[in-house]
Amino acid sequence: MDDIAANLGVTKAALYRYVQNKHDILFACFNLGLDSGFAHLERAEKEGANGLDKLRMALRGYLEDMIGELGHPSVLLEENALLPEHARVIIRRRDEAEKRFRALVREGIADGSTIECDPKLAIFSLLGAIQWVPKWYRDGGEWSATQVADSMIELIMRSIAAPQASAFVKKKSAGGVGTEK
Amino acid sequence: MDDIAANLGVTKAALYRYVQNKHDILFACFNLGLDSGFAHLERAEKEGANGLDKLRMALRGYLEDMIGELGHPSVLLEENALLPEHARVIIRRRDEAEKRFRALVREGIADGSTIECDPKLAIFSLLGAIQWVPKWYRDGGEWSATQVADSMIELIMRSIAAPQASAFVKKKSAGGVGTEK
DNA sequence: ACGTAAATTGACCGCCCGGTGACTTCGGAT
DNA sequence: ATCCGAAGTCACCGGGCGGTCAATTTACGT
Repeated sequence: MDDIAANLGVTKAALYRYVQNKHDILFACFNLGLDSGFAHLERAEKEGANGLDKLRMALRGYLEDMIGELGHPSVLLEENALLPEHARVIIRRRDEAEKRFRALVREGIADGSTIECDPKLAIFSLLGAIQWVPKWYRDGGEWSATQVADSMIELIMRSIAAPQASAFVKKKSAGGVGTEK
Repeated sequence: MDDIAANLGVTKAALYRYVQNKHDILFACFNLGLDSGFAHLERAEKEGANGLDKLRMALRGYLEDMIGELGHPSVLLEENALLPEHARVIIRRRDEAEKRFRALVREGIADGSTIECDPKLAIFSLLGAIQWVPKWYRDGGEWSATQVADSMIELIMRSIAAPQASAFVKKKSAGGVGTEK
């Protein structure tokens, strides 16, 4: 709390005029992350061409948010730090999001854009790779945010893209991260 | 500390006869995880058939450990909780491990078993997916440890396996996680 | 059976940190 | 100029938790 207040340039007491307690902040952080996920799901479900494309859109949007402002507090992992009442809400929302992600995988399998695989495992893997990004991505580093997003989405989508579709995954990856660094 | 002691069935005071302080435990946890990584790297570098195969062996071993005893304390993420002096050691070891993982990717690109990609990004993605597993894997759940390891390695290796090689990634995935759950 | 050292415990300390309340400062409306 | 509410600060409290110590129990060699 002291650290948060200091980062905001105020005293802890001042901070407490805007939040009730520590748990509320943590709760808000989780919900912010989930909001991002749902927003991109919403858009992708509408605008995507097929299952794979929808999934790619949703994951890409989420990844960009994770790289950007949202990811820096990569607290998104410590759900056991939440109050039980908050945890219930978060878990429910997260399950709902995962369900919709998995539905996109199933849709992709049905329309032939995705290989046959277990949707649950696939989403766990993809989301895992994405959730890991804030741990290593540094803002002024060698890669720009879009470079990372482009290259990473291309790479991880390859794990579930149907063989023929994978050739058309992206318009030949211009401007992405190269082969060697 | 009280919780750890309680889980061991002793008092906190007893626990302190075996560890100096809290930081030592955390430090040991990180080193245990790294030990696993290095052990499997060692083996894979010797026994693997080509770059891709070596990487698969190393990642599979590491993943199995993460699923097993080692992963449950998925504290492996909070490196900022370490003492600065400990953090330096851990970071150095982790960088060394990642360097060797990346070398396998480069070797795979050179021998044609792996697609052209950025080794750093690829390893980040693969390791991210693996490190995420302890968050969702439950021991008595619907999947066995080997099922998850088999299916997941097959899935994530597909993201960097060269097209022709990917057909021979596994002996037709018998006993893995199915398409639907 | 007895002595000794290791293992363990219950009680306790002190500080860190989440949280609060009385007082001050700032800004805008009249 | 004055009033008033919002915003912020300073000093402080209380509990939790990391860590310690004297005293007791256990394990074991002789």
